[in-house]
Amino acid sequence: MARSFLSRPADEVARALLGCRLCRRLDDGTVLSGMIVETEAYLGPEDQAAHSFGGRRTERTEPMFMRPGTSYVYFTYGMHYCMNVSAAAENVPHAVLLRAIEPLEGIERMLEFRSASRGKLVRLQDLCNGPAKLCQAMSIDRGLNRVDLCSSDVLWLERGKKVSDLEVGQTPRIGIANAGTWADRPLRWVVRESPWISRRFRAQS
DNA sequence: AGCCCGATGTCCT
DNA sequence: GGACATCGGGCTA
Repeated sequence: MARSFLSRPADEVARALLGCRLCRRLDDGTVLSGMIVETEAYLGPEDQAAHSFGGRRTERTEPMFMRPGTSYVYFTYGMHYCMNVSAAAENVPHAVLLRAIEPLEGIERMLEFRSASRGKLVRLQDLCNGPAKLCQAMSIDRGLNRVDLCSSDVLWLERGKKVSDLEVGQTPRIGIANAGTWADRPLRWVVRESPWISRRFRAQS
């Protein structure tokens, strides 16, 4: 994916990434991939829900300040990873959280990664329908933080199929109740009818 | 379908 | 010391 595609505000990039593919090459050469069907935009310094709110710049948040297309993988709740794509411009800490993908290639391996911890087969529907689930399925952890997704052959993005506005739904973001007025902003994008998103889309009243 | 809760490490006050 | 961009299991309906 060209860096120019990601060199836009995170809300534009979040919408544009629907239909694109997230790809991963394992050490043994196996390729895993999935189509992005759910994203959230985090709009940098002004966004109370963003790790970079107020321009907070630390070791952890640094990837969001790096050039567009840099991966930001963070560890949360003591056991999970979540993956973002930095957007906008260098030194402008926007990011797009990848919340769900439709598994395409390497599904057997994804099932192994997801099932390994519990010794119980994970349902296909539950393979990648959440930000930490897709990281576990794709074997994405802190070792893949700060990767340049525009040039890496280990983790990268590809332009995929066009998703029309009619197929797209927007809702508030998940799990950020403590973000003041920003909690209500519709900064989550989903492919409405996709069975692969983390929670069923419901039109807002 | 919901609600509750425990697991568990890291970041920031 | 509290919060956390989560998940899965267990419960009540």
